[in-house]
Amino acid sequence: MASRVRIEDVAEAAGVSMKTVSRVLNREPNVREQTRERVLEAVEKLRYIPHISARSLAGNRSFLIALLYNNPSDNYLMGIMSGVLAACEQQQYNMMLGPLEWDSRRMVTQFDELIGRSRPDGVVLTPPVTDAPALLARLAELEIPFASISPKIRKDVVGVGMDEKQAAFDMVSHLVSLGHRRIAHISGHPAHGATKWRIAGYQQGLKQARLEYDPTLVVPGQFSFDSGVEAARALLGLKQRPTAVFAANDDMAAGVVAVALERGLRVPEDLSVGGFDDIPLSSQTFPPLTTVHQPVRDMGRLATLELLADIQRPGTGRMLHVPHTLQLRRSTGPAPA
Amino acid sequence: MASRVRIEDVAEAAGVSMKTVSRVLNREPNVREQTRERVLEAVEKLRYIPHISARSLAGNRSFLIALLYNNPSDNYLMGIMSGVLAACEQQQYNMMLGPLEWDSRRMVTQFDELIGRSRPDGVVLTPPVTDAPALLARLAELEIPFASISPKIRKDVVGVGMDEKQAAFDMVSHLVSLGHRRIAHISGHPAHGATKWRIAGYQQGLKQARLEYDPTLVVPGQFSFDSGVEAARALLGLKQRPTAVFAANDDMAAGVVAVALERGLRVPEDLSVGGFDDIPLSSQTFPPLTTVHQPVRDMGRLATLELLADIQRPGTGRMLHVPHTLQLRRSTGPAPA
DNA sequence: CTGTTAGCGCATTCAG
DNA sequence: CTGAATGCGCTAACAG
Repeated sequence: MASRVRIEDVAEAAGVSMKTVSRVLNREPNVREQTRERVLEAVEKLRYIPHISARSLAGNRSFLIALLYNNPSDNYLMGIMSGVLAACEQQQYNMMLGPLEWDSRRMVTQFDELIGRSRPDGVVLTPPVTDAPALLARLAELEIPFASISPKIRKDVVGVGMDEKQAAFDMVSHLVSLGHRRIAHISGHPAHGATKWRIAGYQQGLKQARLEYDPTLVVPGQFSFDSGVEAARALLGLKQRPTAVFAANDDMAAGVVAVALERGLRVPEDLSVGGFDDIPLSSQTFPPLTTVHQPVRDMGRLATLELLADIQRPGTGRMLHVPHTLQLRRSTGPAPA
Repeated sequence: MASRVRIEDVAEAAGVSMKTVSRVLNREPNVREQTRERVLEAVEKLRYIPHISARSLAGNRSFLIALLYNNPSDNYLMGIMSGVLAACEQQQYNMMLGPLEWDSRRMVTQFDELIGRSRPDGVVLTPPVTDAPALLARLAELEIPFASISPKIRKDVVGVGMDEKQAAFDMVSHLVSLGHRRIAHISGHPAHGATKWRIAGYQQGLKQARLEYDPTLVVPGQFSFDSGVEAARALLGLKQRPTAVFAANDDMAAGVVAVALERGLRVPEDLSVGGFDDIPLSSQTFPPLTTVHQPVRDMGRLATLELLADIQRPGTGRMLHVPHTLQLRRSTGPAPA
């Protein structure tokens, strides 16, 4: 078995008491630098690794962060997860997963079970659960610290977000600069905070270019490939077809491309298509998609770091903002003459 | 705070000793059915939830299963993960993640750290780490129970696998039935156990159809989109072009489609393309891919169930086999005249 | 079939 | 700045 070494052994080896070792390990004050070093040496030599269950039990905390999600995009989630894991590892925390159903009653039930069983010290919320009122209420009730990723409202919340509106604006500006004047938008799932920001950015982009806002060019989607297909059918069936479509995520953009190709339209010669998220698919279809790249892994990592800070010193956690970049690929091109 | 209720409170409420409650909760024998029910009632009424850290500490087990991986496919992983989670939940276990680097020295180091910190009671191995000799050796050395998903060698191993060879054979037979006679294969990453099985199935498929095996039609890939692109370039550059390509996974198949479309070839009219895995991408490109579907979530779930059985009663875990299905979509069609 | 007694390995009082 | 005692909530032996 791994490490039968206990804190007691380390204490003996270093010629100090258990408590002193504990102090050093937990970075508590009141340890002379010299003893501190002796202890660390002993730890090193004996290859001591603290027993996490014992720490939890005695210290009344679990060293566990739960990642809550209800998100159809595997790639997005894996990115976030990878970041959360990295942050946890760095601080000797563990991560656990909390897949939640979307129905708000069941969501809360599942959440309660998760909390009951594993008692995480804090949770990271990913969209769309970030904005689920019932969950947020329960979190407040239980006084569980949390960090939100891309929440709809960012005031007084710890977490990380991106300037969604600006990103959408950038995409539209890009299309405008290519000469497009009939630019459609397929919006996202209405429950996602991002959806309204992306619409706002779209509108602002039009305004900036002095293009008239045409409601028939804005079709609601659900962030799924199928909803993109459906929206594209509507859009491409219009008497006055758009020459460019900005979809609120890549899955829907892929749906648009599929419909276009199926109808014999060339992308981007006949139709330009822009997406959002930069999922792997974007670079693995023909043509590869122009999209907005967000640093997903960093978002997971930073949100977790802020959460951990807030757990360790309440009130310390902040709302961070990360930069986006417009990833130009081949699905967008000059507007047809 | 959630549940300040302790086992002691339950014992008192039920009029029995702590130990009896413990027995009931752990499904140990030697409890009269009647007392058993009294205890369960008390548990229910008090909404008692055992404290996992205390259980771990006292019982010298962590109720933790680690999922080890080094796999580029987010979708595959999320599927497996979802299954592992489901199995864990059902048995009151928790899951943790162990992303590993591929370099065998670092892999083992990372593994050791993971084990040291969280002391899982067992681990689930996903390809390609399933077949990493250094890791397997360490696992044996530490005597940690494990389950393997799709390992290269299945004898005397607990886990779950699929008949990869048969699946590849089925795909080739499908292409043959469409009239194809020049069928190429892009093989997978050489370290994956599946790779050789899929090649074997491909060869057997040709043999069955009395088609000559032509080594120039077999190009090595890496399971990545880019390697698929590269292989496709080679294949489509041949003087005697194949009319069908069977790629060992969907990412590479997507690469083949992209190259074909780029060159103005129609899929499937000019070139049929078959994949493997049935990732979401397969149904989200144009044209949607004909591929082999494997029940990934079930594989994760079953492997974990077998692992848990083996942990609870050593020697009980088995190697299970799950069925595959050929998912026919539009990337395959009759061979051109 | 059931209860009692001791720890599991650590952090947390509170003294020095 | 450091140490000795106490208990976190549960299970494992051993009694009965």
